[in-house]
Amino acid sequence: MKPTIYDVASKANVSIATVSKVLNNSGRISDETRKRVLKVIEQLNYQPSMMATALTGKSTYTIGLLIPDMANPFFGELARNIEDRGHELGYNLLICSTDYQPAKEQNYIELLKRKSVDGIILASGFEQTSEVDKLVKEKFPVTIVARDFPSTYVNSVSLDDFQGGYEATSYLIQLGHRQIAIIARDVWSNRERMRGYKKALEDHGLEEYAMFTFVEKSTVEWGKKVAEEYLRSEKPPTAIFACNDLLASGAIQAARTLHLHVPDDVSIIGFDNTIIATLVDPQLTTMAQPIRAMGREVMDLMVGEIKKEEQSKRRIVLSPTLIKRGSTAKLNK
Amino acid sequence: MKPTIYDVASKANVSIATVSKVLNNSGRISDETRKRVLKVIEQLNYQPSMMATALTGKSTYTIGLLIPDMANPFFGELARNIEDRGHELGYNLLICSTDYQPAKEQNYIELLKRKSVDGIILASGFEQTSEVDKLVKEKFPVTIVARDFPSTYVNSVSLDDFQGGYEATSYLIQLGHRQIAIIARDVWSNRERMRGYKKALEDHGLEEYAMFTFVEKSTVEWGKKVAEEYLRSEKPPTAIFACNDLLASGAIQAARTLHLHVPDDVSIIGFDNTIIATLVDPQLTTMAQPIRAMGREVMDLMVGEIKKEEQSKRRIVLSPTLIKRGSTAKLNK
DNA sequence: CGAATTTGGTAAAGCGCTTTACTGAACTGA
DNA sequence: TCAGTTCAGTAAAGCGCTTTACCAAATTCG
Repeated sequence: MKPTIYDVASKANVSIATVSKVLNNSGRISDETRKRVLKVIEQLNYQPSMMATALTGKSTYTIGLLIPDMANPFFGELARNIEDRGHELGYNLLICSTDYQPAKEQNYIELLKRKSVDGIILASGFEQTSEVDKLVKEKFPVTIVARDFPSTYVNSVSLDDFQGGYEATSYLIQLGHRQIAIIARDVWSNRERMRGYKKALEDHGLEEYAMFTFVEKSTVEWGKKVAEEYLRSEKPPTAIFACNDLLASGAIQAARTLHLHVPDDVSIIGFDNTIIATLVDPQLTTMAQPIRAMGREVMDLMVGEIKKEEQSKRRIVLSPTLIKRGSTAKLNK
Repeated sequence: MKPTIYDVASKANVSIATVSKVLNNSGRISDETRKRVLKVIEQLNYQPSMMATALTGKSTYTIGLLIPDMANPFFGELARNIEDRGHELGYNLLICSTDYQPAKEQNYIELLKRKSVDGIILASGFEQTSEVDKLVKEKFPVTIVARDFPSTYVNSVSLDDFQGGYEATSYLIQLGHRQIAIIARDVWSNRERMRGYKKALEDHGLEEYAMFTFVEKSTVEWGKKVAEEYLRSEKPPTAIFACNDLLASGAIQAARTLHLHVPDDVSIIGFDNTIIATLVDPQLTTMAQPIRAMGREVMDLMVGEIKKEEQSKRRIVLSPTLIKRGSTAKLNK
């Protein structure tokens, strides 16, 4: 079977305490003994069990990541960047997809705690703050990403979604558009983007587009469905702001179905700047999220909290960047 | 702090053994005591620590997943499906991205073992079988997915890549193409697909396309780069078989750059049928992998092996399906 | 040269749980 | 009525590690 610390100890003719000290570079050990123990460890290919170590109060070096859906390119990329930074710092990820279901979120949090993760990164929907508050109250390390929690005293790194919505919309306005529709899902980030959208319209003395329905899921299909409704209506929009690239792709498909040209007949702007944005034709003008930076920052905050290096909480808010590509153009009437 | 089994025991006036029995539904407990204990558990919101449980020889209900890159849509989707089935069966995933680097693969395997995962699912490259053989030898539960290991006695679920390559190529031939190029990466699955490609050509008395270079990574950029080289050559291919959808998307972009129309000037066929295939324009004709089935099957095999329900190993080989979309057409000369 | 200190190492408790063996009380039945 | 069963529950060992005392031998110093 797998060798234990006892095997090492007896083969090296020392006590397990000594082996433990060699392992952790603690206490006093003569150079000679240290080498002997190290050699035996090598020979047996001994690897201390993290379970046992964790049971004595040490870290598991495992962090839980709650994410809506890792098959969604945005979250896949985000998870990947979080993982990479974690790897650099010696941590692994236990990833759980929640599908935005509060029940799943709740269950997973309990589960992750039972599995003694060192901390939890929340990239999920979390419409209520109660679960998060609970974690914070019991001093369990939590960090939030891609979702701001203004109300709670917790580490977070998020995007300025409001600004993103504002800029995206402003850009469309600047291109001459007056009838600007929005496609969004009823989740926090999208609502913020929508708030930005409304503010931009208001600031320019424009009216919100008459039609609006939330999509139920952030998928191409839903984007297509809703965009089609908009475009088939009596007064179709000349521009559509889709709250993510998937929805924007759907909007492009809708336009194509209706034999409308993008961007000449209708401009479409997306959000996220995932790989998708460069794949579709025309390529998507989109508000880019700094996914890599977000991943790294959130992991850094998490580890800082775990190691208690940083007592005070921080809220890091990153800015989106407008990436101009082919899906938007000046209004030609 | 977190309540332990001792807290429950003392509050319920029983021994920890009794609590343990209530928890595991083992041994004899009177209904009265059981209820009392259960009530205390509820009150304290007690959750047994999986670390401690695992230390006594029980499962951790955690499975390691080694995958090249979860930001790659194919692997993202695969991971998601594996996770879903795992969730149904009570398992979580510790996911590690290896970037096809053998060193990372090796390290992660050691790490996962130290973390006492119940088993490891390998979706990674693994050009050498040695690490896998080692796991098998020490009876550590391993299952391989999306990668066949004909030589080793191990559970696996894979795609018939050879057949996929053969069918994709045959389809192009059937459409009248004679100059068929291939874009592939030097990894096992791609080599198999290439073998199918060659066999199909041979069976139809056709010659392999004169040019060929492996891409270094399976990215849009590489697909574009290589496709451009092919299409710019003196005798450009009339059809390109790209070994995955990302590469195929790159090929479409290359064609567009050269003002060639897809599919009229050049037909392009992909592989995987990820979300990407429906996003690009024209939509990709592609060999679909049954990603969902693969995810479920591999998790089932894994759990079967962990629970020792199934002694004998199985190799499950699934068939790809040709999905005809807009990126391929009859050769018009 | 003897007391104080340093050095190198060990014994044992404890982390939170499972499980085996055991016990005393209540219940059988001839 | 009393030995034999069943029942309900407990004590204690053990899983693989860390850590706190603690100790004997070697070294230092006044």
